[in-house]
Amino acid sequence: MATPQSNGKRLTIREFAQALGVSTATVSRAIHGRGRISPETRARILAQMEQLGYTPNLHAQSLARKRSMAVALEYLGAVEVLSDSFLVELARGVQKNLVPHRYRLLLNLTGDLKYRRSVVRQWIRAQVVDGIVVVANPCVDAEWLRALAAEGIPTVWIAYDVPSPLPERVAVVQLDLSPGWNEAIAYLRQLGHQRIGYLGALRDDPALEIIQNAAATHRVQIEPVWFAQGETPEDGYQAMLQLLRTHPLPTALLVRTDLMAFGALQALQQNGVAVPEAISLVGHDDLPIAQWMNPPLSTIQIDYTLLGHHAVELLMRMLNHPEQPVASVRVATRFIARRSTAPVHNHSVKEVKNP
Amino acid sequence: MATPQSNGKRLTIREFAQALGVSTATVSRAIHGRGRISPETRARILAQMEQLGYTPNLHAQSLARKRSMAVALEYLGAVEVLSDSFLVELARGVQKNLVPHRYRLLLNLTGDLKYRRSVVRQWIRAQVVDGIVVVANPCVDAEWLRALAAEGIPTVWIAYDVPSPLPERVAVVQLDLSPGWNEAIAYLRQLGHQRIGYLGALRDDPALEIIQNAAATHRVQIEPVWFAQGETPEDGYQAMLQLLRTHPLPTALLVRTDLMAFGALQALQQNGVAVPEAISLVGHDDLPIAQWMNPPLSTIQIDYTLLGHHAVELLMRMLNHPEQPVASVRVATRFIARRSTAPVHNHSVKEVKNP
DNA sequence: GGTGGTTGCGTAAACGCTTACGCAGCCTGA
DNA sequence: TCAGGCTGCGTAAGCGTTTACGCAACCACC
Repeated sequence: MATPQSNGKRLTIREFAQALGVSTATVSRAIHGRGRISPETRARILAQMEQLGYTPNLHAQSLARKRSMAVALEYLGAVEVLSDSFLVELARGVQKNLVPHRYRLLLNLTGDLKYRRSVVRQWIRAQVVDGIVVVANPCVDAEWLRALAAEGIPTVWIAYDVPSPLPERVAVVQLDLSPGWNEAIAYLRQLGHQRIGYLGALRDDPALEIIQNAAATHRVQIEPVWFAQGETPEDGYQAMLQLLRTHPLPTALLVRTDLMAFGALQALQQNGVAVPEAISLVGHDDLPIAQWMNPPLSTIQIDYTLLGHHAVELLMRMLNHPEQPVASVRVATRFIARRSTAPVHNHSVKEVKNP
Repeated sequence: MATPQSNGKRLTIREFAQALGVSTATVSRAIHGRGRISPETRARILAQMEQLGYTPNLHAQSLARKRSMAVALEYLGAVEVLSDSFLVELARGVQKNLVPHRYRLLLNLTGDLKYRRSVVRQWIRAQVVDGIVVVANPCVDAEWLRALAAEGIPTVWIAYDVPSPLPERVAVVQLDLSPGWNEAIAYLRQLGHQRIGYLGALRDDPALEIIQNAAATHRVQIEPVWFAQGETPEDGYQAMLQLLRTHPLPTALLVRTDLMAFGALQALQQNGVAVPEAISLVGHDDLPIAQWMNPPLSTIQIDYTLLGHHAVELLMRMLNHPEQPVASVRVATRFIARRSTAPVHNHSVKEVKNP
């Protein structure tokens, strides 16, 4: 475990260069492999770096190169929900893809939306980040997104819908919700469901339209359409209780997020409605919790790693080739069948094999 | 929403000073409120900062002041578990308390333990952080902790047990597990439980001894003592299945973490063992998920904010007063009774009021 | 009205790195 | 043999801050 020279002493490039009898420029060239340097010198310097434990000071580097090698992740949701699996999954997806580019991810987990936004803006202005990834909701947060874009920093939105025209220096990774909901409805249709409900959070969420289109394709009715107050399990729980009281139950229910589905599931079970025997349940996001529900939740999966991959690639392109036009890409969702979905009104189901 | 001068143009201190007809030194003094500067000049400069949108470059600041204003959080657990609520809660607790000190938190969510450790070491060596908070397990990770301490950077361990002597420049926030387990056992005892099981993860976890001491005090038997393979819900699920097969059930079970308890709960329910009617369940950590289980899980609460508060205070003291001896503090856990605990063998419980 | 202290501010030297530029020394080809 | 080009490296001027130091201007006091 002991690394050479893991004592607290930090060398500067000058001291290090002097110790090797070369100039600081040569050391710098060796480190970055840029500029004219003989392979032998380079190898020798790299070896001695390891040996003497020299590591360049990142602030000095950033200052000299006018690059921070850091990217911020800005998130529009509430950050207090179940440790916010969605944000964490996404952060993981982005961070993983930043590693090969030697970039760091900055992430603020605390405070309310307003505070977190001010922090990100601070980071931008203090030039502590070179770019930002925003989990955006263009149809809801239009004005904040415009203000952010005005900061003039390379930006990638991870968004459901993409407004046009896009602001300057903004690229979009569009999360395409259609495939997932489509597959889900097709699957339910195949299980014999004719009347499928929807439990949403935001009323102007583009998801509903997508779902209704999919339903039309498969000649299924979306009924009832119902909205919770928010996206937490509590919201899902309360909404489900209400729904149970006021509407005849559909045979299957699409829930906007896994967290809401988690709450909804409990409301159902506490009221003696068996899942999936009496009603099939489908979530969205495929958060880790989905597979741990009882029964494990059929849901719509988001490929967080792919999302992160595209976000990072777009950002890096903007950083390294500012002259090129910004591009946008789409990432499709897909349906994952687990045990919360079953053939309609099949009361004798015991152990459905996981498809 | 539009902030003055939110165009992408960033000023340097020189440009800004020139625009105001003062020197850069004066601007710097105005910003930091240090040194000799007239209140009027200061006010004028601060107002113009707002106006012209000048923000100091953080890298230049760090370089000049030899302070990064950032702290890293290093975590010894697996980071893939249910979005790692524990880590997120803790990070939140630390970050929240860093804000008043104008410090940032750096956090790596990706990669395995070895990779994450190398990243933290990089940060230290590149002087990108001034100090670190390590969620430590001194009795397990002794050698890595020693290696880390050898980096000679102010360090705070958040740990269950505190070895002595401590390495140089290391302070400890000790999470005292006794009060929580003690209260839990007292509570169960009061409900009539005589035989209480334990489901742990690590065998050399100090928790077990603490529990057994508490049990002795309350004249209760800890039996059976059982270990899962790890700390995930899956591990808890599998362990519970095994336990059901091989042992007579205790009337109450203490589970080392909420996540394991989540899995264990499902194993029980799937096998027709009612919680809390047939067996009472107690978790640990009070993660957000605990209150969303069905029934809501009685558990032992950790005050993450307080933990973070002490960690940050200790760190700031080491940073600002290196000459003072490092201190250590203890933070107690406490038991939270929810609905997964009930009087022993009371089969007719319908709706236990939340105490 | 000179002395000594204070106040408010500017000058310039760091901080640790990158990189444009320049200069030897070498190779190549006429 | 020498021009011209290339190679490998050093010199030094930045990057945008902070801060030690110095210097006027002012005050108060004898």
